[in-house]
Amino acid sequence: MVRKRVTLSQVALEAGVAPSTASLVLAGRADELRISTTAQERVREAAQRLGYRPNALSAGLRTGTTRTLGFVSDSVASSQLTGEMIRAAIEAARARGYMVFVGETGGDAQLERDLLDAMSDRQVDGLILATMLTHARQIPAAATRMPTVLLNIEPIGERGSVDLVRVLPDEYRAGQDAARLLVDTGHRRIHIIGVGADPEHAHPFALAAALRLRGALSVLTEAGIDIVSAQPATQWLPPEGFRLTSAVIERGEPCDALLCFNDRLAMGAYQALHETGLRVPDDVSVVSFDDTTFARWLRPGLTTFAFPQRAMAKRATDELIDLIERGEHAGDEGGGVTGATHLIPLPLRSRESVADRS
Amino acid sequence: MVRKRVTLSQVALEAGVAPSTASLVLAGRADELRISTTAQERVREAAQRLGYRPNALSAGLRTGTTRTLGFVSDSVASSQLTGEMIRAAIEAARARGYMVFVGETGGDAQLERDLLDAMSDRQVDGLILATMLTHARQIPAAATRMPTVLLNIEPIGERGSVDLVRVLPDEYRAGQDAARLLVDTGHRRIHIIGVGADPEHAHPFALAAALRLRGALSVLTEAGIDIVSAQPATQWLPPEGFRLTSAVIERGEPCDALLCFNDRLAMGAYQALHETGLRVPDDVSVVSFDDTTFARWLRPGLTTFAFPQRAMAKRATDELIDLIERGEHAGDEGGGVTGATHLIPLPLRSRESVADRS
DNA sequence: CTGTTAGCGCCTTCAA
DNA sequence: TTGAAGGCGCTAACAG
Repeated sequence: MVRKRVTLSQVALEAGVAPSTASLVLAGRADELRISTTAQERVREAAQRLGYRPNALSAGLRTGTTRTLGFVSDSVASSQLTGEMIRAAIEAARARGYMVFVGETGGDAQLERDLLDAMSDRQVDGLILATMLTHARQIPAAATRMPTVLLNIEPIGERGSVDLVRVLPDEYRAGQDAARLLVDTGHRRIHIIGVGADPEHAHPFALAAALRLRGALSVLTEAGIDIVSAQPATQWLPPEGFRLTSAVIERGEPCDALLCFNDRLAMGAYQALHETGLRVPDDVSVVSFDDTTFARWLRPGLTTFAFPQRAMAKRATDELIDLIERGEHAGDEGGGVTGATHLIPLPLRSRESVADRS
Repeated sequence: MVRKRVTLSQVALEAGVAPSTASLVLAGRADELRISTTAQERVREAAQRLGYRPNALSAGLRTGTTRTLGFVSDSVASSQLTGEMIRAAIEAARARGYMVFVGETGGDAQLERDLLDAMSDRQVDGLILATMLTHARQIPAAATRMPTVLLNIEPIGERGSVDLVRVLPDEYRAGQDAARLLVDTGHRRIHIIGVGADPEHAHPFALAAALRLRGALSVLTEAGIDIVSAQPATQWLPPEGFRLTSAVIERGEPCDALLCFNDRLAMGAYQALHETGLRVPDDVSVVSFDDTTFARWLRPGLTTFAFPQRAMAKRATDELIDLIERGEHAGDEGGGVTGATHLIPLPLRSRESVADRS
């Protein structure tokens, strides 16, 4: 019942030419090698008629290239962000004729090795290694043996991994932008929700948080504004946002704006403000980061800097394919672009949670 | 620099045996064919030492089987649901030694064909076809040419696709359960948010909504309870939930419970209730469907029936692999289990939005 | 018990 | 301008 796949030699037979000729025609190298137009047409017509599709396995075996990418990420939680990344990567790959194997490690190093092995066994042309929470990590050895780009990962350790291409969100800049937004709209009593005032201890999402914080502080300092308070949180979730914001309100310190370190904290902040009878943005403005799905659904709509998942994933994919098609990779001596870091901006989604007090 | 992959014959050479012998040993068929223990050890040892990994392309070419699945879905929106499905499918596949190619069509039929071709070119062993919103659709021809299971899709049209294995959420049952929950806790003035009272016109998420509605009505009728009102929505998003709930309140009809058809509508309902000074659940109970991420973060926590994405995807994957390994597929005459429909229950996530009024 | 042989389907010299 | 031959790495018959 399974109509067996049509092979190239069947097409050649049908067209009355040699398999190699058919191969050339179908690979589009006919002109280059001056194959008669009639032969070309016969081949194409036969291929069409038989519904010929090349066997990618076979071609891959022969050429050593499969037009296939591997996408490996950790993180099972926080999946809204990851989902879009995977999707964007797949789209970008597809647009250039690549398919992608997707794997998730859940942070398990052994599983990661297995996954990478399985992909490497299937001869993927390159790898995208991603984490959902920007952070530093060791790069598995497998990654240094083939073209690889790091998505949202800052590599630590040597082993040549330092010169892998990296795609990262521009957190520092986002921190600056957020602070500037508040300053420009006349806010002076700003509280930070999510991290303490010291960038050195900006746990738990180390890199992102620390960079954002530094960015924000640089702008505020320049404007001569002191943070009223900065509330560290161990989990960036609504209950924490609620708790911290309630604390701020209870302490009775002046407060005209909350700089929340992600939308979930902001959601908690909204709830706390709401239950205390404070209005957003009339009494307190709120700015945040991520642009989670629900940000637009909060009332009033949450003004937030979008984590550029799609742009990052697309960029990573394009960089990877460039790398592959240029024929370089991390293992090479790489006189070229190898090791570049690409920072992707976090665009502002301006909604209704920031008042103009200027 | 790229250490070339070690091949089987190198291992055989190193171990001093023939390639085929090495192949048998490494495939675990050594005992079966009584290969001397010493030879076995030498082979294994050599493989280990050289870091041998079989080339899956080559094996696939030879055996016609790749331990690779394709996962193709439409839907770009509503991604929270899809993300988890993909992830669960990948995990389930991985657990049985399969990798998965992921593709998204965004509803574009041409793209879908291309994607399926690309996967078929790469010799996937089977296919999972998914949609994010349960609905009926035509099944592409490619799917009938290899083992395929339908995830969250009700096929229409003939072409043999009717006997594909299907995995669907048990919406009817969920509707019953939701209604029963409200009835058992003493609610009598129930409004439905999201669909009108007539199952025939339960647009827009046709199947799911209609089934849920029928289920709910069956229980309510049996309990002798009439719906106070049923509010159809064209979009199941918070603004609609807000609008419809506000309308219910304004009309001043008695209301002790809201049966929202998804969490986003429920979110809007919460907001409307909140802004009118009504308390959940003291004044109005709310039950919903999906268990979106934010359901637990609403205050009070939203009681909802979880859309069983993970269970569904895992089930679909396991069914598919069973199918593959049993060597059947849709094209066969299939005297067996072919064409089964598997209904996956929607488990209750009981939180704080339902009061006990009994 | 082990080795030889013959492809899987394609691509790429090389010779005609 | 086209055809023949060889081989990518692996597995499955079949000899030995």
